[in-house]
Amino acid sequence: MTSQQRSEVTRSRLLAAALTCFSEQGYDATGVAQICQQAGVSKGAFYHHFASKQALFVALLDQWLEALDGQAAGLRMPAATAPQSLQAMVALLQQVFRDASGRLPMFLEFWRQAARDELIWQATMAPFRRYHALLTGIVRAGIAEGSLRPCDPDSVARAIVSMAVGMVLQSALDPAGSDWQQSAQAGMDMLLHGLVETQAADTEAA
Amino acid sequence: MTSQQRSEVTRSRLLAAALTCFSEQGYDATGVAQICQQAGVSKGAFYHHFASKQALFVALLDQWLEALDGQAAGLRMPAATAPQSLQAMVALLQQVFRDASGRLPMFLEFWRQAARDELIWQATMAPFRRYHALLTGIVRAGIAEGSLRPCDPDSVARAIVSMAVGMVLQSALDPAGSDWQQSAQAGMDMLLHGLVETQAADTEAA
DNA sequence: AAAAACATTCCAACCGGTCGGTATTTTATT
DNA sequence: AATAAAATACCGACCGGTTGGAATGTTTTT
Repeated sequence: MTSQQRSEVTRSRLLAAALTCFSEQGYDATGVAQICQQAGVSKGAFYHHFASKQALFVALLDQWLEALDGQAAGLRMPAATAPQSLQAMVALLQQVFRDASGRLPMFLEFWRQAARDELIWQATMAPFRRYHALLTGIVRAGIAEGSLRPCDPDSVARAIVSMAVGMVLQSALDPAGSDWQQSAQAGMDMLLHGLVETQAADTEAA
Repeated sequence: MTSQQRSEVTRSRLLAAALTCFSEQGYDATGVAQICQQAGVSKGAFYHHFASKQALFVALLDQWLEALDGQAAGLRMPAATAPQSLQAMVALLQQVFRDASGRLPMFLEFWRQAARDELIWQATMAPFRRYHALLTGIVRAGIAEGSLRPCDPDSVARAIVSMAVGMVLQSALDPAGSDWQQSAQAGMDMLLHGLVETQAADTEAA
């Protein structure tokens, strides 16, 4: 194994160990020594790869953002109606719920630091903005193509993102409290078809 | 001033100082000494009123929950249709946004600790459950009275709570990013009336 | 040999919490 | 009413333990 490879392995081990520790105990409660122990490397190796504990945290955030980008990139479906696209986006949430299983508390760590660190804030808000923009586009197209009723795409997008974020947060707090994937599906369904009884609502039996 | 009164003043000063410090710097980063300094009292006074830093945190949580209860209590409107009741609940969010102005990061602290402390978890989840139950009841009644289409009240309630939670979180991260109160209103509107274009949707011009 | 990767050791700073002591108010007793 | 006794509120120096990170040494790669 070359030194570069070895170095990368050590680095990933540190990142993985930190992810686990931060998720389980939080950022402050986790010591550098503990991360090193869990990763099976020394403190020297730690500070060889990361300038500080905070730097490791940022690296972890970057890693998450990259993964998010990867997921969002696999969501290219130009020839679909807006409702279909929106339904498809719900499936993306499933990815979040599954991949981040047990590590969802890490989101809270990110968000918490974001409230205090300008740099982390920018990075953390980026996906929010991206998804908001993506949804706005879908909704706008849906209105144009007539599959959605006229409305403010901006507000709709914000509502959808909020619901998703709220579910992620609650699933982080209470993973066993409910089937969040199903709730997401149902929630989107409601957003699409509405709750209020209309005169013609019963004509459509989906 | 009696000694009791003085005591209560000191206690509130400590609570207020802690609220500010925790909101601005987070739980761990805030030292007991700092809280005392900001409150203008000594460390001895602190530990006279609170058994530990954690206990002060819990007291802060209780204070918030009481305020929430107070707001929810002012929401008794038995003779209203379900849609009206749901719309009214949105107004409650406005209270949260306003009262917690600048202190919303505190929510993140609560939620973060909740993921690790059983007691705090119970207390934090309680309002979620209560609002979920409240909403479930409203929706169920709405279906019974025919103002809402048949659906799973449980899922609807979860969707609404999730949207609210997501908005609170986002407003904590980005208070100036949007008019969250308006977004909440719009989101609820969408949940009620749906996004998908229906044949008879244009007959109702609300 | 030079440099990069990793290990070991150590420490100054800090933090939550304790404790002995003081000041003030309330209660009990005469 | 006067006084003693008890309780309450508060103070701030101090302690044991922990931590992030620097300093320095050792091994491995180039």
